[in-house]
Amino acid sequence: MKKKMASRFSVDAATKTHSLHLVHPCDVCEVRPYSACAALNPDEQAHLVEIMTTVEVDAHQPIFDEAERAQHVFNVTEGAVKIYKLLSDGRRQITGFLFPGDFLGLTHNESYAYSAEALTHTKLCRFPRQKLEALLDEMPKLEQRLLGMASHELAAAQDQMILLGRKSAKERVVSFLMMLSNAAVRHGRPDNPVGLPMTRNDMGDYLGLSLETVSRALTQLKTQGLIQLLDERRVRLAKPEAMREIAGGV
Amino acid sequence: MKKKMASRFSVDAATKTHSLHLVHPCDVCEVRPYSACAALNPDEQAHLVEIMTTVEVDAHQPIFDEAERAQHVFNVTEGAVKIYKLLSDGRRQITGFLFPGDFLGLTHNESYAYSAEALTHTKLCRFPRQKLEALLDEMPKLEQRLLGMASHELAAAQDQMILLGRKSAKERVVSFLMMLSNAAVRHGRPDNPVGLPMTRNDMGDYLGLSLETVSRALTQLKTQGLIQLLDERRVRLAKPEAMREIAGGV
DNA sequence: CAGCGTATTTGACCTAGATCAAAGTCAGAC
DNA sequence: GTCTGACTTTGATCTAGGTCAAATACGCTG
Repeated sequence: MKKKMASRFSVDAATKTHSLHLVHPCDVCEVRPYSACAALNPDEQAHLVEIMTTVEVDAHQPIFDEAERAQHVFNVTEGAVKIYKLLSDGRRQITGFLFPGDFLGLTHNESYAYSAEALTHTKLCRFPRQKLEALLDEMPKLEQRLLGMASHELAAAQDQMILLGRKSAKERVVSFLMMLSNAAVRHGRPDNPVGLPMTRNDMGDYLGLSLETVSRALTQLKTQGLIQLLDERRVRLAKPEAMREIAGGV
Repeated sequence: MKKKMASRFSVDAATKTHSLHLVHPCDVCEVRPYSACAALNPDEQAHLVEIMTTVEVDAHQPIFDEAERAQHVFNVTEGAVKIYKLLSDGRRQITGFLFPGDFLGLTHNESYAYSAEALTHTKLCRFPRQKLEALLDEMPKLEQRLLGMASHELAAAQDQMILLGRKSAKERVVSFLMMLSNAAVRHGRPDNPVGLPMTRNDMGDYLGLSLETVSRALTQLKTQGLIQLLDERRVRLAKPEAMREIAGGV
């Protein structure tokens, strides 16, 4: 019985046959220092590789759906991902944008806590959840690292709550640009100009705004000389200090 | 050098002298099955008790401040707590209401991620952070439990994001009442009628609304016969099914 | 390079909820 | 019991941002 997933992912078979020289993808993984894998010694890493598959997803393709049984955990290695929740009438809240080094799919329930979709062509490491959980028992360091990441995400979630609950449209857009830039630094990517791999609509669904309001805020920032829109998908932060001020103290 | 904290907390000295019969407070702790402590065997629990102090805080008194060095982790055993973040101009977002069994103060930074204040007279178990972290290394079960709790909180944070980003005022208030009721069930407290230990202003700061809008939504729900306000601090959910519908699918 | 579908910008208008203001209510202090 | 201050409700107005609509702009595909 083949899974439907086969149609969604292109699986890199080579990964599974890291034969002869014991060269495996982690050795050349560019995001390892930024991901949970950094906590592992070579031996532990080898255990992880044994249960891992690398998969690729085209832009705008789903990675998993909220309703689905949560059978895998993923680690982004290339590309960008959005995770989101839907209300029954279609209203959408994007709860995060993920970049190389970020984990997704961790849950303590039967199903995922959100849906995930690739923004650009994306590569991920995929781990069967059950096997990973079994490994976790033997690797307290990995578990500690995951707790650390969860704690960091929790703090980020609270920043997002104050943004959604109490910030003006302009403050939200500025905070968003600063956040993208900070995330880029943290992941060792260029942070200025900063890339915008998502649409205005996605930004709106992340910031609790309409796409028109996002667009208006961006042109206003451009007019004020705080940013330059190099092209539709690339913003230069001209006055980061002034922007940090506007972002509003958080 | 005495800490300033001494003025804030009333510390129950008896806790530290659980002498003769090795009776310690956990044995009679009513919230243990609902807290992280449930993961522990008696021996592990004893280790935890050794580093623990019980403290009491009066209603409307601070427990810790966001800017403070995070030296303790707390577990609520009685009462109710609000945690919140402030923008520099005073706008406030309450990011959570905590009840017996809930942890607060976990962070991976120098300082706390939020401020915490008692809503009612509150009792807490207090653990020195460093000592707790040392114990964590020896108690993988506790660490797993904390990861599970963090993962649960993360899911709750995402529900809060969709509430703040995409729900109407009425949907927010209904969602809030349902959430309080669900939390009461989870913690083994009466869930209908449900207690409201916080003010309308607090509710507004949690839901991203003004206190007036919260009040209007409540009277509208009352008029529609969905709820009854027994007194200012106690709501009966008259039609939970209809309310679950309004809450909007999440 | 022409045509097309999608994303973005900009404009005009509208509405949910904020803000301002004024009565009630209630609980604790004396 | 009644005074007082904090909380809540209700009303009247205002506005930030949503919605609807139209005009560009931008890749792609053939």
